[in-house]
Parts: sequence; structure tokens; C-alpha cells
Amino acid sequence: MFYLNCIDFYTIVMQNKLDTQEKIVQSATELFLEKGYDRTSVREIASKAKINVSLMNYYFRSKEILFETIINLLIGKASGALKDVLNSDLGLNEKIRQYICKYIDMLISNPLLISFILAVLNRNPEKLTKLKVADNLYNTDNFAKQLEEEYEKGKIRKVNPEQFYINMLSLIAFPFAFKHLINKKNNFSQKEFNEFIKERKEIIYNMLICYLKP
Amino acid sequence: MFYLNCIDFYTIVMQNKLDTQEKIVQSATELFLEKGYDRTSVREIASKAKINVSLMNYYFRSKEILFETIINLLIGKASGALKDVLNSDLGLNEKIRQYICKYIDMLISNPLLISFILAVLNRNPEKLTKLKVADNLYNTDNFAKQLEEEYEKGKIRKVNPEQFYINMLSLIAFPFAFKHLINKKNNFSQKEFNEFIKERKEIIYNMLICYLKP
DNA sequence: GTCTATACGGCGATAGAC
DNA sequence: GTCTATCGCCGTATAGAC
Repeated sequence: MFYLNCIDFYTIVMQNKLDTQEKIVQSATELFLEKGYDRTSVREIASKAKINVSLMNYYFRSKEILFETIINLLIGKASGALKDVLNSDLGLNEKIRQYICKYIDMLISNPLLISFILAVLNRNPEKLTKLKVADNLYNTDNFAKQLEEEYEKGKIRKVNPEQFYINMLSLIAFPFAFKHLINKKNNFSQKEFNEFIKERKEIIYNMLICYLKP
Repeated sequence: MFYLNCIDFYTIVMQNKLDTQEKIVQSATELFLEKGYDRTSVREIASKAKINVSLMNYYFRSKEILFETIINLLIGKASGALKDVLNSDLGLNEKIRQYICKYIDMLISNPLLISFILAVLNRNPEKLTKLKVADNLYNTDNFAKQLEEEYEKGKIRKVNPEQFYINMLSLIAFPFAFKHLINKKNNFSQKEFNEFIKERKEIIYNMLICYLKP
């Protein structure tokens, strides 16, 4: 009976703790994605999470630390499947096709992510190491080896792997960062933008494969 | 003599006014480019320009208005020559070659510009019209017509002009927004990054031309 | 452990003296 | 045109109630 009570009490406490933390992270994530770090106030996060302002400083010691938690969370979630594709043992063409497809689908599901990441990268460049983000966002070691091997087999022309990967990433990601201007210029709705982006899967694949031909 | 004094007086007053305004714009531009709008305080701008804080609100009614002035100034300066190339009567291949080359040279001279612009675009999307920026950054009407004509002459394959222009822009601009990560991953110095970028002139040209082949 | 109340210095903006 | 004083909001720290 005693132990049971203890466990119940502990469960309830931890449940509340998780709930409160969860609520803070959830509210803060939405606000940071939508408005950016600097334009989101801690009072706003607290009010959205329906908690007291100073509770945030209890769970996360500062707004900055809360932010870093959320960055790692967002990027971790987004990059996992993509890294798997890049490091898989798929053939080169199929790997490129799947990478483009999955990356674009992920960004369609998280349309604010690219602008958020670019803002983070350019806000505190010196903190990049701390954010553990670099490796998840830009790691091409296996892919570079594969490009090298295919070249030696005479299947593709010689390319600089870093340049090639940056080309692929540029074609995939940049339109999301430029989204508002694309929508305004072409009078696109949200849905039409997504259609425009989906068309790009094949375009990007064709451009890259065409360029790789020996 | 009377008139002369008047003119002198007027000249001096206007000169001071221009100097003060110039100093504010100059200081603010540097700080906005380097640290972004939100992380730059008006007190910092004033201190850098060696003027009193409230003088800024005298010349520009608010920090926001000063910012918009600077955005239009920066983008106007940067985009002029580029628009001329795109709307010139150069042949398609030569136009693409020159556009890539001039765009990249401009961004090498203004390495902070792309991240600045992307931050602006995503900060207040609804204000895009007000900023007169859209037309300068993304206007492809003449270029689209040229692509159409070349296709009808059978000289290139059929392409969606908007997609093609976005591809070109992505390949040119994105690496600058991703600069810090590229430098970190490859241990690039500033100079090595510029070399990496300059290599891209030919790579991007080849990719685009290769893709256009019928 | 969880939460409230409150205080601090810095922020953008402005009214008003000179 | 220039400067001082001041306002309300911000992120953060902390003392203390429960």
C-alpha cells in the first residue's frame, strides 16, 4: 500500500512535469517556427502554454536553452530518414531519386523548417558546433565515396562531390526559403505552391542525372 | 552678400542633415547585415553613428521605417545590373552565362546579402508588397518569353520557365545562405569559400545548358 | 518539486525643453 | 535639430508560498 502510493504520487508528479514541459516545448515550437526566436517573447510562450512565465525558467534555464532544445528536436526528427537514404546501399540513381522525393515530402510537411534552419545558421554562426546540427544537415561522406566509385567504373562523369551535393540541396531547399516571393509573383495558393514543388521532384532528378552523364 | 550667407547657411544645414542621415543609414546597414534586425538595437546604431538615440526617431520615424529604407537601398543597388542582363537581347546561352557570373560576383562582394534578404522575406510575409522588393528580386517575364521562343525554334527542350528560373536562382544563391555550414564541414577559410563558389559558375552553367538540350 | 510575485536593466518610442 | 526624461514591454533572476 505504501509503495503503491509512492508510485502513484511519483507517476502523477512526473506526468504533470512531462505535461508542463511538453506544453512549453509544443507552444514554443509553434511560435518559433512561425515568428522566429527574437519576435517570440517568453511571456507569449507562457500564455500560449497556459503557465506562469517563470515556470519556463524553472524547466529550461533560459529562452536560449529552450530554443536550442527545440532546434535539435526539429532537426533530429527531420533529418533521420534522410540520412538513412543517403547512407543506404541503394544504386546511385535510385538513391538520388529517393533522397529528392523524401526531402521534398518532408519539407512540404514542414514548410517553415528551411527558413527556420537558415535563420538559426546565420544567427550565431560560431555556435554551430554546440548545436550538433551540422552533421545532421550536411554529411556527405558515404555519398561522396559512391560518386567516386561510379566514376571509376566509368558510369558517370567526374564531379566534385561537395559541389554536386550542394547543387542537389540547393534545388530541393531554396524554393521553400523563397516561398513567399514565388507565391506572390505567380499568385499561388498554398495548394498551388505544393503542386509547383511536387513537379520539381522529376525536374531536379532529371537535371542531376543529365549532368552526371559521362 | 546676403544671398551668399543664406546659401552658405542652407548648404551647411543641409550638409549636416545629410551627414547625420548618411551616418545613421551607414551604421544601421552594417549592423543589420551583420546581426539582423531584431538583434540590433537603436541604441547600438546611435552609438555607432555617434548621435543621440532619439535623433533616429527624428530622421526616421521608427526603427522599422529605417529598416525598410535600408532594404530597398540594398536590394535596389544589388539587383539593377542583374535585371539588365535578364532583360537584355543577348542570346539565351550567353545571357544565362552572364547572369550566373554577375550574380555570383555580386554575392561574393555582398556575402551577407542573401541571408539578410531571406530573413526579411520570412519575417513579415504580408508586407512584401510594401517593400517593392518582389519585382526586383524575381521578375522573369522577358526571360520566360525567350525560353518559349527558343523552344519553338526547336533549339531547346520544353521547360517550365518559372521552374527553370528558380533552378538557376537556387543554384546561385543557396550556397551563400548555407555558407557557415559549408565552411565548417569542409574547413574552408573565407578565401577557400570564395574559390568554391567561383568554381560553381561553370558548374551551374553546364548543368542548366545540359538540361536545356532538346 | 511546482508555482507565484516581484524586481532589474535594456529595449523602442515619444513628449517636450532648448 | 538636438537632447533629456520617461513610458510600457522585454528576458531573466530570485525569494518564498504551497
